[in-house]
Amino acid sequence: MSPVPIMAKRSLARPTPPRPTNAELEILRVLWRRGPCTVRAVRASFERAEPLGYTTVLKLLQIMTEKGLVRRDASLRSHVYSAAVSEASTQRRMVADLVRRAFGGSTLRLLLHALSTQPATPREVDEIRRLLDQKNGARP
Amino acid sequence: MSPVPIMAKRSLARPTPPRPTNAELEILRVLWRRGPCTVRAVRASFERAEPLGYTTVLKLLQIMTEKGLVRRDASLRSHVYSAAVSEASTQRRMVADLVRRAFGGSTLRLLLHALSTQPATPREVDEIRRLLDQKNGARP
DNA sequence: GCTCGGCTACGAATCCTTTCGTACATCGTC
DNA sequence: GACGATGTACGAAAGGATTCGTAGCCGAGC
Repeated sequence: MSPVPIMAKRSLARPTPPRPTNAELEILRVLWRRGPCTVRAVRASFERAEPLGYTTVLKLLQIMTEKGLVRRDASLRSHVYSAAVSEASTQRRMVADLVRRAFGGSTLRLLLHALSTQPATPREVDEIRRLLDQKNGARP
Repeated sequence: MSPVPIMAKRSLARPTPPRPTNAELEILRVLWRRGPCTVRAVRASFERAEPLGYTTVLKLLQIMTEKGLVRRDASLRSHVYSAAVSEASTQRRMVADLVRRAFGGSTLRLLLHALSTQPATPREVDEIRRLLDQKNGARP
């Protein structure tokens, strides 16, 4: 017998929701920015040349509910959806994933890469320095 | 008539290869690390509990050839594959993609996020500081 | 009461990714 | 020259993501 209970791919009781897909992330970004929304409101907040069909957004939200990415309040006729995962934790997961897949697990290499390829204003550089100071004490 | 010529999803002449999928990235990592390889060599370099079947790796490399991610030297009986995209450019694309999808296009926010969530040794912090100095002149 | 508009549920089509099985070619060896 | 080992090519199956069409439910207004 398996020591770990086999869990359905999509279940309501999921310890940690899976990494959101592209479309799911797009929806989460709306919910993070605007708070709880109906399907209609989510759809209206999309910025796409070709907006998605109403039932497409609905279906996505239904799937995301099953995955535990959003929560649904069905007490009203128009169900209200809200994000069940925080933006910060999602970002953390996605960054960790990228680091593992593309940088051999070294966050430092990701940092150096991002620093070297992206233009940064002096203000931004200062902000980074401040964070470094805070993190590791003042420079000698 | 369409002003832009319709291009097949996978073609030999592709201006910029697409973002590699997970399995493709795993293969690219082998090719970046070890240089040109046969199918057999790529397969032997995988670190997986369950190694992939030989024809699985072959198929992936064939698809990647069509996508322009690898190049194939078919002059020998055992074809030799080499990466057609550099590690740095692939990392750049993947970072840009993550920044766009998860951080609203702000690389700074990715940086701050990575810095705040990841432990860094003093040596690493120094390395980052050095890069900042180099980038924006010495701190006042 | 009946209908219309808006809403949900559900099934299905399409496309991509990953994985392999099978068929066929080729090289070296006896 | 036949045979096994090693290769490639190709088709296909399974699973997931994305998109939408259709059917059915329900409340508001005539």
